[in-house]
Amino acid sequence: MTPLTFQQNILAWFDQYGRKDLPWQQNFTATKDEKPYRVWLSEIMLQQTQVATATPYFNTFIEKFPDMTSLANAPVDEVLHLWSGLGYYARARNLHKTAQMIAERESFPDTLDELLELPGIGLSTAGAILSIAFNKSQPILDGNVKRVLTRFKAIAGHPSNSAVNKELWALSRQLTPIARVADYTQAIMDLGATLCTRSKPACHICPLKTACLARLGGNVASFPTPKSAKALPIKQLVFLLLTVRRFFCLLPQI
DNA sequence: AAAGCGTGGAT
DNA sequence: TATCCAAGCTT
Repeated sequence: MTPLTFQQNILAWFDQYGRKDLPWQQNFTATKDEKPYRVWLSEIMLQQTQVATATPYFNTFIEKFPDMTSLANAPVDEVLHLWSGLGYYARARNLHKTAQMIAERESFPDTLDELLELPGIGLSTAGAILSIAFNKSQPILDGNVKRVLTRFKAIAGHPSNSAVNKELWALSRQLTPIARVADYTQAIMDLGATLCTRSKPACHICPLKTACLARLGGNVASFPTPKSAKALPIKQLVFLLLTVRRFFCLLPQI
């Protein structure tokens, strides 16, 4: 299956079944930088966090801080308070710091280098912002994409392994289209979140089923390769064995 | 390179 | 109940 076919299959599936009504995908006007603001805010909240968990927090933040300026001008304590319960609190501090940095600018940064300088934005989040908010062709590699790609190409080894990670990035880059990249990025995440799930994936209705190597090999459940059980630390102990010799029994009784 | 960071959901 | 893991980034 060529990259083009891969993209066409995923996009056709997205048009019919993709998620288009998530809170950060709607209810905003075309006001300048309102879209990247929402995409950025949602992407930060969604790091290692499920959609259902992040959603109420996103709605609260949008209500309290409808734009970058209001977030930048808020006391960091208020941001932290509204973040409480979401976890990974460094994200909230970085969010606030980044808001202040971007508020100083003319517009929301739209290049990879600029985005990577901002605290809390790594390669994948930068790719998500560029593709979803600006429709610029840039790959992502989040948990969903890792799951889809390790299965599609039957890539063994835990994704945290640097060689595996590098291979996955190369593959993601190779498969990311030039056109309709915003839809594509959302599509491959939707695929991973709704069909190509960790357990009980719905392979029978997957748009990639005819070429998915894991499925063709009947191996879907073994991808991504589970993290090998951490070797238990080996402790060496010296035992002092005390034995009661018969000889003690011969001592005079007191 | 590997570990730390938070909480809630799924098995 | 215990374990693994989730729209990762930072040090």
